[in-house]
Amino acid sequence: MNVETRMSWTGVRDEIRARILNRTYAPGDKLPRDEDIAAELGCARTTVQRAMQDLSLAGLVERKRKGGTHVRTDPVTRATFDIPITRREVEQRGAKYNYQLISRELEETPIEVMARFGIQRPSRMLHVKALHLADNRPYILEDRWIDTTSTPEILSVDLTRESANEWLVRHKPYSRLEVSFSAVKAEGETAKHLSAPVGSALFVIERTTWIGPAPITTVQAVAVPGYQLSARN
Amino acid sequence: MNVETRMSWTGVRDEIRARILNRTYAPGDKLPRDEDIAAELGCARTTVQRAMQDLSLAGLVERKRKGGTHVRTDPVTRATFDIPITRREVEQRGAKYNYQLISRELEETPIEVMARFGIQRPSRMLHVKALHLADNRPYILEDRWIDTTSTPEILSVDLTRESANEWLVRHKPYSRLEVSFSAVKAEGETAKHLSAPVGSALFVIERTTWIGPAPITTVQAVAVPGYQLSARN
DNA sequence: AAGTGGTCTAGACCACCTT
DNA sequence: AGGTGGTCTAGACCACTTG
Repeated sequence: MNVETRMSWTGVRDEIRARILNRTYAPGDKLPRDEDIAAELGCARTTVQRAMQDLSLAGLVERKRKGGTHVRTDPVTRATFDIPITRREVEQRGAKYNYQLISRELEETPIEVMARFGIQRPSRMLHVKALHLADNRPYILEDRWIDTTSTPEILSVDLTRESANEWLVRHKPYSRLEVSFSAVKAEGETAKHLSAPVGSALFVIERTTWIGPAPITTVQAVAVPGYQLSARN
Repeated sequence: MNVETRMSWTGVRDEIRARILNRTYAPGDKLPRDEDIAAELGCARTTVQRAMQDLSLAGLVERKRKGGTHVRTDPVTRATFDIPITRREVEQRGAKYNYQLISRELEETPIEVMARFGIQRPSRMLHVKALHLADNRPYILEDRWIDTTSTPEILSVDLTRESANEWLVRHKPYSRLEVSFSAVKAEGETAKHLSAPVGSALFVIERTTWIGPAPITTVQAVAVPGYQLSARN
């Protein structure tokens, strides 16, 4: 270590991370107390604390009061994904974005949607199907349910012009979010709308939001064959 | 606001987040300077700074020196996933974990694997196929390439007893990671190994790691039909 | 009971960006 | 050139957990 070099908290973090990588601190090992590391690196304990907090969040170390800091034995692989607004995703790929409303109907909540929201009783929901296109080719098909109790304004939105996706993002903040990924087989209507061969494998993003305890919306976004979602660096 | 209440930085974060949700600060709005918020909430600027850093990381606000802090107009949906060690994932579901080595061969790097690693020239790699089982039923099929230059030790590991997955996690730290998700159709060998109907849709996790500039391993983990990956809260 | 991490504070200086 | 966020420091006290 170059003691002359001023260490920012990110610098301290990188130094500790490097030591974990090169086995100076091996998996399971107990690290020195923050104060000792601070003394060694010539910075304040606060700075070490900030660095450690980051490493802990990243799943590299585990910290316990009195117990000290330990290198995790089975480091968790933790990856963060940005789930983009479809329009922006398309435009960022340099393609022309288009949008088509397929259907829009008021319906009573079906059971599987109630399950996603975790509610016991059905209510009136707006059921919207829409297609997002990139360069005039199908890109993502969304099947969305919007709770008209928490979000009555949606009933007066012209969904032929603006996608529910964007309207909600701009006007309806949420307090809780669940996201999951899966794969489904292209069949029937889905295959037709996406112009995908029947039987091809499609990537699905499912997203559900609440405001407080109240459901807002749940959507299944089915992507065209070949779609791939990558973690942010 | 109860001025008497002591605000931790998480408390400040939650208060600001609440104000964004209830439109006290609407999308696009400029927030007061950290110092003013600190004065209002009765805490030090450092505390506000810590809170804001977190909100910024979460994608809720955008901060610029001199420019101030703004509520993001299109808040990014950001979700973090833990990609588990398969054994632990299975065991956490209360199932019995088993593992079978399918094949293990030294081969020259094929082009698509070179592309994943971002390398120009082939080298000798260990190509491993293995099956993870839950309650004796196929669960995840992995197709893995391990660079024998960066990781020669792998050649003396008994992969019939220990999965490459676990050995690598325990013995080989990485400095860079790429993760992506996609969907593939069950066909040929893959369908057979997973006992999945030909044509069903399978969820795929692709993971590639490096140590410095050197490739370590890349793996395609194909899950059984119905597999779903959820974000951590 | 004592050790270690978690957080707060007040002040200082730096770095970046807008004007 | 000036304003605002970014970070550091030293010291203090708190809170959890373990021996």
